[in-house]
Amino acid sequence: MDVSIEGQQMAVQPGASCADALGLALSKKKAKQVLACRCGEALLDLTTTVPEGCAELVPVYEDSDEGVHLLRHSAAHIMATAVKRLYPDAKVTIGPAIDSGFYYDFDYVRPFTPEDLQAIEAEMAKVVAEDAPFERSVMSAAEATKFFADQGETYKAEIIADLGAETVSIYKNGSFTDLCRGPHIPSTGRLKAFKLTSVAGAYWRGDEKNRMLQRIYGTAFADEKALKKHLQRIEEAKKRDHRKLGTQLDLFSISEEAGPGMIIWHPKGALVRTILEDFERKEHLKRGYEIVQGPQILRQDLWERSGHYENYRENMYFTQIDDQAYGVKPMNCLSHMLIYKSRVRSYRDLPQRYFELGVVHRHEKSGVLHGLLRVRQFTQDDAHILCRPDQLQEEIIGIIQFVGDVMGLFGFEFELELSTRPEKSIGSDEDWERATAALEHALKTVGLPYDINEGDGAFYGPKIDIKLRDALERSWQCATIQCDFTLPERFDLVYIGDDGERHRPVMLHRVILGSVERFIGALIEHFAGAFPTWLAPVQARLLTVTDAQNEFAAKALAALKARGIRAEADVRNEKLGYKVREAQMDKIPYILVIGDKEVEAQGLNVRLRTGENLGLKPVEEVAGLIVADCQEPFKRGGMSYSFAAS
RNA sequence: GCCCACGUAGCUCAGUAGGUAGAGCACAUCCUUGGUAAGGAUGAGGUCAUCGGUUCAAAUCCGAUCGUGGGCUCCA
Repeated sequence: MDVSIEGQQMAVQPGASCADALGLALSKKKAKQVLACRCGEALLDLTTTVPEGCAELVPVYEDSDEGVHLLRHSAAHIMATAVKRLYPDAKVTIGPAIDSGFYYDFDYVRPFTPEDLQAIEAEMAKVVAEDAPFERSVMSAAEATKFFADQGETYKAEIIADLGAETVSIYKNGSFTDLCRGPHIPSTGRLKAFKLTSVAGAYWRGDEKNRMLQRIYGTAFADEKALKKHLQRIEEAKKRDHRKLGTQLDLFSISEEAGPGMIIWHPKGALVRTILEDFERKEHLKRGYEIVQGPQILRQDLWERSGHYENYRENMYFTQIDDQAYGVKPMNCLSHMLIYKSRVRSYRDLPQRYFELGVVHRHEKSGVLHGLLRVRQFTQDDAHILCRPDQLQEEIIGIIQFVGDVMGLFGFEFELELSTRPEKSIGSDEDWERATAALEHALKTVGLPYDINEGDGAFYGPKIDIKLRDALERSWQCATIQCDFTLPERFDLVYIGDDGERHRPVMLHRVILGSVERFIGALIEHFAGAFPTWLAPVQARLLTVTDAQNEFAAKALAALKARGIRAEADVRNEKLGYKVREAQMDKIPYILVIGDKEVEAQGLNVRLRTGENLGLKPVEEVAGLIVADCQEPFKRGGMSYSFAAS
């Protein structure tokens, strides 16, 4: 039969293996770099017979994304091989390749220590040196169950039972045999560069009711160079960590004395927040929202009525005032409901868009707290939109555009997810379908790509989530848009329609930044601490060469401040190089040097934090430069904004 | 909440056989007035997270608690 391989038509003998077939077309050198191959969607081992009717065989090279993925999957097997040799009583469970490497979960009587990891890594090197082939075979489910059960591998037996398939494939490399769909690299010797990175606990099947297993993480690459590069990249990313930069730039702190998950904003960080919030308030007003504000604690009865007491109690804080039970708000919706209810609403009044920078408290489990990204008290840029069903579509589109404009302002790339009805949910099928269709249609209208997260919606309605990634590629939810039928029902919200009858409005919960804390954390990492000029707590610092320029420095400083620029002067008795270094490390956008030449010319010597030097310019010109720089990012979204502290 | 690791000066970290603590930066004082990433000298600063135990003696060994980090579960 004729098979196309990298553009060449090859006559392949029936029954030939993929390796044989590829060998016809590829040079020896290239063939050596092939780990597996693909026929259509199917990934195949090189030992597999070329499937009948296969028109094209695509080699999977070790340095391709697919190849590295394969390498990592096989590395997981090799790790399990080593673990079983060193700790025969350990039971194997699952071990997939993941974005950054691979892991394997084991059930063992004691936790693995860092020393164990070293030993396992050394044993893996031996397994690799043995260069044993990965051999695939197929067994009936019953046979396989017995095979694994006989070895005490109860988890594998459980997995086979759950698969419900008649036959399963297994892979053997040397002494170790594992249940696996495959494919795998030809032999263990093909694993050239790997490293075990950490041990962690992980629940069997990700359920906290199950036994906790020992998960060993590792990573693998096509060669040592790529591995080294990866490890270096992680080191670099750690320098962008917002927790580190938060301390270095004196933005915020978290004090053990004050309590975990509570952010203490220092002057510079609080200023960044203030500017961001000021921008948001103005932008919301422009987009037809009204600013509202509710109390921090509300009576418990109200939380019972909303369903929060029943569904969200473990995350809430409660208190008692004059024998009355109160709940500290974990969400802002309740007072917004009450505002709507405070008078009769006409269909002409809708949509009502209530915006609140609301401070919420949530009792998060201690193990999940993470710098600014996961805290117990945070501020949401929250809004609730109450509208007629026929307005739903347009409102959702407006929100998605809002999110797009704001993310574009910061140059954030984000991922969109549409989450549909979960198993445990309330409301009619009709409502769910309509709301999901509205969300999906809106996504299509704005033309942004999105993933569907089947069954991951809130219990009261479907939602769109917007996720950003941190320096270490972990993804964090920021913006979210949620449809809700329950609250309008529970609070009996109505409007009078043009027919004079009472109708139920539809409600949207939405945040744009999500949490101000989390968003600033993401911003710090995104910009590596170098905030865009409009957000930078200090926009310009004047550096004098000697104290002979102090007088002019004061004059120039006043001139910049008069233009609303956040500037300060460094007139300390230090060398210029020292002051430049410090300003540079403080990531100040404009470093303005004043020596005798500048005094004489009544100008400033402009150095950017990139190291670029713009030379000597009149003070007014520099001010104009900085002011224009602040405007720049807003042009993209057709927005405008200015924050002037003075 | 669960698993593992960690907690020494404001920050970054030494402290390797248990014998009452060190460096660099930052800070203070003095000298130095020096053009684009660190000038010099001197000084101050720590109940070694907290509590308890073992020991003649604990930063060091053991336990508990609190906190942090990496994961799991959960979520803005």
